[in-house]
Amino acid sequence: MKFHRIPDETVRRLPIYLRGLLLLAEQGREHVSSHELADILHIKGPQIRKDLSYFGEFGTPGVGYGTKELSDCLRDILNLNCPHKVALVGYGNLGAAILRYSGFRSYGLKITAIFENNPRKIGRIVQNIRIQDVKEISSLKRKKIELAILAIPAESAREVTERLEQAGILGILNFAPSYCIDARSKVKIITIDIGMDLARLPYYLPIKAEIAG
Amino acid sequence: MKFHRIPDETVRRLPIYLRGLLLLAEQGREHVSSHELADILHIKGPQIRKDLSYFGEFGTPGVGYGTKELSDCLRDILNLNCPHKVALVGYGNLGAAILRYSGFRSYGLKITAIFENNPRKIGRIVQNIRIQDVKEISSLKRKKIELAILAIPAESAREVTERLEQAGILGILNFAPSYCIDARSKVKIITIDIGMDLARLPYYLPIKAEIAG
DNA sequence: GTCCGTTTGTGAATGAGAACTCAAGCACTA
DNA sequence: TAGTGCTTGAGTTCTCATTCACAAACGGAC
Ligand SMILES: NC(=O)c1ccc[n+]([C@@H]2O[C@H](COP(=O)([O-])OP(=O)(O)OC[C@H]3O[C@@H](n4cnc5c(N)ncnc54)[C@H](O)[C@@H]3O)[C@@H](O)[C@H]2O)c1
Ligand SMILES: NC(=O)c1ccc[n+]([C@@H]2O[C@H](COP(=O)([O-])OP(=O)(O)OC[C@H]3O[C@@H](n4cnc5c(N)ncnc54)[C@H](O)[C@@H]3O)[C@@H](O)[C@H]2O)c1
Repeated sequence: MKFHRIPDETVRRLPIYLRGLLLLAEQGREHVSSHELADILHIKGPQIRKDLSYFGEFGTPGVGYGTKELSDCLRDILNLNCPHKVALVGYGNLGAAILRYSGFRSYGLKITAIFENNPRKIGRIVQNIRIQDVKEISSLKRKKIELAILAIPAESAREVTERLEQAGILGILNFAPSYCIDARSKVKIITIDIGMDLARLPYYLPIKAEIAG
Repeated sequence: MKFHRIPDETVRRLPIYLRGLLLLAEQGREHVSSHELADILHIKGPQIRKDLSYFGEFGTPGVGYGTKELSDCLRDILNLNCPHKVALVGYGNLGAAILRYSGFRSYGLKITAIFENNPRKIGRIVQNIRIQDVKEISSLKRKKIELAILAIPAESAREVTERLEQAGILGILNFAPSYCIDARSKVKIITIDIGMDLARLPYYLPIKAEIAG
């Protein structure tokens, strides 16, 4: 292994590898080859090997990768070895769905604070968490919360992002449209734009007597 | 313009352009330059021009693009000029949130059918739509519905995908983990894997006394 | 201990996409 | 009608990512 910049696409795949390995380990599998992982995850074998090779040599030739071993290493790499508290901003349709979703738990990620705008929601207790006023967002610094999920309308996204930044948040999973977000922010922002993904689906419908061509 | 394969990344950006243009048109803007669009959407100017040039010549030098004009063209390209009915499969946390979301409407996309597994939910009427048994999924063919949103647990995803395929569905927006989906399906499947996106966020936290290096 | 089938790790080749550049085109002015 | 200031469209270059291909490494059989 040599010194390398890690490609973004590689980082994007790491959690997928981790999930696959956890699944296999649960099933009692001790080892797995890159080829078999490839079949399960729909990612090509050489791709998997190269991605992993950026971080070290985890496999043994002729055998494959130890499921338990490699998943531990991936947890280290992804910084998921210690639990992380996550703040949820916006308890609307989407925010409530995400709060009830338990799938993050297995990666040590847990929502422990919720912020709202709406006076009718502030003070309510959901899943043992008291919904706070968004004005109290600076309390995150004290609580050492570094991650946030943003599920508020487009209009407020930019302003709240800035406040989160000032409150010491370092990573944001954002559901507001991408143009709402300050591009030159130091915080790592991952945007999921569900509307845009749905909107490009009709493009692939084969009807198309297309303009192009 | 010459004959070209359209890059996937270009298609991914088209709806973003469309949204930006609709926003500008709403504000009364008649023209916009690629440079200005770039500022708004955080996508570089030359990128925008090249993407658009795959489909034709929409701008006029010295002036820019007509907001109304170009947004109409993009609608054509994306096949959003005629309304599309969408089926929602799985009315749980996420499914309910998506149903209540109105943002798709402006692209002519409307959820008009809902399917469930759970007998306690089947028959209920939400947003004027009667929740049907998932076994009735083949009725989609008759109703000429071609798009579906999949918001069911991982375990059932593969089976239901196959049934959707048989029911004539041509495009799926999938929220179940990617490994659940049959890779060699003819249907266009766009997967949004929220858990994986959140799981890679901690990687970017600057704490990292990293293994690599 | 040696041979054999398997699987890794990685440099080199290929491919895809983004960014750069600039000639050509249009509006506006005089 | 000629000049000026922008802006587009697209060929070229550059960067990043995926795929290929193979030597080296290991376990197990004998
Ligand atoms: N629900 C979906 O399926 C869906 C789909 C695509 C995109 N989105 C995006 O996700 C975001 C949230 O969507 P939603 O459907 O949950 O909206 P929503 O209106 O149901 O919920 C938004 C919540 O945020 C709160 N809020 C508003 N301003 C706030 C502020 N400044 N600080 C704190 N809280 C504030 C509101 O009180 C409300 O409870 C939006 O940006 C939307 O575009 C949602
Ligand atoms: N809610 C979230 O925030 C979230 C986040 C990340 C990923 N996801 C993914 O989205 C999917 C749905 O999540 P959710 O939180 O809404 O789950 P959920 O359990 O709340 O809802 C699932 C719904 O699907 C129904 N269902 C189950 N099997 C079915 C079948 N065969 N046919 C039709 N309906 C069926 C159930 O009755 C239930 O109502 C899951 O794959 C989950 O991993 C959800």
